[in-house]
Amino acid sequence: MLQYGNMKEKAYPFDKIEPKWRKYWNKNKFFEVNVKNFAKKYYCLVMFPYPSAALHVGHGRNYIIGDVVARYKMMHGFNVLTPIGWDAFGLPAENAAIKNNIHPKKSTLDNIKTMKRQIDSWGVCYDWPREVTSCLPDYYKWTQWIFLKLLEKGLAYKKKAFVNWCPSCNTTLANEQVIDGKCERCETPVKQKDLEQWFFRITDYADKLLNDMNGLPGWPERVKVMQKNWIGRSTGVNIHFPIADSDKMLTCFTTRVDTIFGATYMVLAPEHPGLEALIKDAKNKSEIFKFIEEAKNESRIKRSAVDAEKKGMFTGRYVINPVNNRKIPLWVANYVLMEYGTGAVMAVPAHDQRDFEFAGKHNLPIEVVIDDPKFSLDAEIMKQAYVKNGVMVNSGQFNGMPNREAMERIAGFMEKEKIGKRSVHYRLRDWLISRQRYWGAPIPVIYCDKCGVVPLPEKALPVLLPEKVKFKPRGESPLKDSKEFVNTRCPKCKGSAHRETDTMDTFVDSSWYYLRYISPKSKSKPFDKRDVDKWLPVDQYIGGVEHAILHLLYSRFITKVLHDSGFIGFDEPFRNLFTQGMIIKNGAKMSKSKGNVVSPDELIKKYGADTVRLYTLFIGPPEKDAEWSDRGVEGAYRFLARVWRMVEITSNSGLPGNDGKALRRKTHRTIKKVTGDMEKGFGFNTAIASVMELVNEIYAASLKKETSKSALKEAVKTVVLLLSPFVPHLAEELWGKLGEKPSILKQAWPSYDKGLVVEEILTIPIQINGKLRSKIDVPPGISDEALKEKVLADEKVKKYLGDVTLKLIIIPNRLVNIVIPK
RNA sequence: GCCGGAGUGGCGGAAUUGGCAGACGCCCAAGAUUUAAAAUCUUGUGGCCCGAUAGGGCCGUGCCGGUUCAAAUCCGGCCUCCGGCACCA
Repeated sequence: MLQYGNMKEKAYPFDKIEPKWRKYWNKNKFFEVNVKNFAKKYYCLVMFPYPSAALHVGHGRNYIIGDVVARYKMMHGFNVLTPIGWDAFGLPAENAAIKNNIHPKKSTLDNIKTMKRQIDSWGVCYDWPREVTSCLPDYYKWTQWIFLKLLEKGLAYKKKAFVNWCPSCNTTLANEQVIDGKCERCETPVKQKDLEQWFFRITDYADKLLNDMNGLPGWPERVKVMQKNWIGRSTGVNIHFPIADSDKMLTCFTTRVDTIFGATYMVLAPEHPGLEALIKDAKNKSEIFKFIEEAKNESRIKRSAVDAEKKGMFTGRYVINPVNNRKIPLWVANYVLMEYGTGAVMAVPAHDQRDFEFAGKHNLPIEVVIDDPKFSLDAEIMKQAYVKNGVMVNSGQFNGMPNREAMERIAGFMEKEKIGKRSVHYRLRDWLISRQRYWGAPIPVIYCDKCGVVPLPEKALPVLLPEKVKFKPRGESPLKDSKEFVNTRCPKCKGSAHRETDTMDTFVDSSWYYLRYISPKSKSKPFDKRDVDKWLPVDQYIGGVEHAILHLLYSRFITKVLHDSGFIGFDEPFRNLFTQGMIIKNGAKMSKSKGNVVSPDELIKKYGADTVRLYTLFIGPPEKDAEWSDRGVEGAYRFLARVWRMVEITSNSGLPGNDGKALRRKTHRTIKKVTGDMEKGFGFNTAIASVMELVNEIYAASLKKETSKSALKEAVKTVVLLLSPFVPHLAEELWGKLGEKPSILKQAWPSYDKGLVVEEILTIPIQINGKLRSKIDVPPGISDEALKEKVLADEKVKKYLGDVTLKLIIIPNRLVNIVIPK
């Protein structure tokens, strides 16, 4: 076993050098940027943390990656903006505060202190004077301002609706915060509650949010796909069905208008608003009502489960299929959702599996209208719906057409005859932003008996969150208790009024913070348009994939709204996005409850920050999840100690007679490899591996004295420069030891000599029938003829070659394959 | 069910316009050093087999097939795992 931890002496004095350099960077303000200087700007942003508890090494991955990118860009002469802040409002902080009986403001600010210390101890540097804290009035004033801007635009509205309610958190939730029918925070099954709530009209931007992803090549495919799924665009036709014995219509949405001739019944959602009037004269009215009430009261998870029982009932009414005037029965069923489409569905049992099952159970007719080109379908003996493409049958004038073509024709026909209209529907719902909780930004409107809902004027902002409140949640906003807060005057008529007591979803706070960093101190506006337009979009955004939908979709939405209102000149906030993988311990995500949290504090004490950084970067491709290994950390430490000793070992090595070319080649190839890995993006693990190779070579050359002094010096300096974004403290210290002036941050990234990266002698593998049989050394650029001669003269090759005609495949500078015909 | 990603030694992982599979690190073993150990330095390290050694052979990138002089990589058909969506009409 390795005994580093018990040693009296450290393998290298990281405990001395690390605090020294952190102080130095801080004092010299290397990470503080002047936003007016945007000539060669680079905005490097990490998702701002939630100050709920101490950080673990998994969190560190995010900050370390960001720090490496910032330092690397700085060495390329970029003016790098790398800010940080705190997503400080919200449930976890509040819940912890309740549990420990401490005011959330205090616990949040305490947590921030701890996290600041930890971030600093990693050697991760930020532009600290730009720090923002979303729970402080100078920030949330502008969150409230954004709400007012949306309200002005008609993009914030209040409506009574069935909303997601978490009985444990005692608040409503946005659709995006409900995962498998459960609260994303506490996993309590979510209930439906009929409440009047504030929404943001994100659905107005559904198309833009979807289409504009085409302009984001710097985003990971998986994130774009997730957003695409979430938005859930489907195109089809809204078809109007006249109701029999009535002058009214029912409209349904379908994506399969080609199956319209096979519609043999129609089904309404239990919540359908027209339902009550339709059944008021039914004989079994009370029975139908009972069914509807039961269906409505079914829990959402139960009702939306794929294998849930499909229950339905005939309403006694009929509708007319507008393409063939056939009278078809109207049903109500639990599987039709009011939230999607029109809440009415045309049922085509022959070509929809769900309808097929329902028709079978309730004895409804099945009519084939798309035939299988391979063998004719027969409704009598079908075992399942035919959902593939085929040829139109029983469909009047459209018979004989391929169904895909008929789809377009029928849609056109319906629009001409005014019986239907092409239509687009989305899965995306409007964003519910009201929360019945204490720890959030108050919604800046008041209710006046005379004037109704009145938005507060900008000069009345911020609406301060009162501090002396019993903040324990109980189903209504705790702010209702504060008479001082609630009772106010109407800004319009000056009459008595009361304030909105709900607070905003935390995701509103985090949907615009990247703009505030540009003008964090501005008292007169949320941000300076000129500066923001220079610095955004963010050049590189880095964060966890868990925000693929929530935060990233909301931020894009808010950016688009601000753009359309003329407040900013760009409509996508993040040009490049990198989502790092999770760090796993013992096969599971690190969490307090599982007891597998690896704290950076002890590790940094034992091995130093540079070791923790290096291991975090070397653990694997940063976009993938990775298992934390204590052995791996020791390996990283051993390597850094080896680099430390390298400077001593090489200082008096090298032979005057040696030209050092071999080492110089390796040095320059390493510069090329590391630069390539960094430029292609986030290839830290392979970049570090290639520096390790160079270090191994330096040791070998130095110990055998098979190189020159100058080549060694160049190699050693290169190692220090290439490692400096990864292990900045060690790099600064060694840079000084090599007789150079600090800071290494001000050094240019090394460039390589093209002449030195090409090989002097190439080792060419020789295959015979695709199997490796020999290798020969040749000069690069050797002619095919000369190469062939050399290959055929090779002893090993000769063994395999009989007296046969053969063919040589020559891939210049790479490989030779000899083909012997069988 | 639909969509996206992945599957390579004992382990983390390298290698992609098809061209030496296993870089680098971990683990493990041996040697040097040491009174001894740790640390350090050096060497070895995919599996099976032939060989005293030098050396050589066969197999091998989830599975089955195909294309090709040549496949981890391309094509067809599967399997497994991870993630997203899903009674969405």
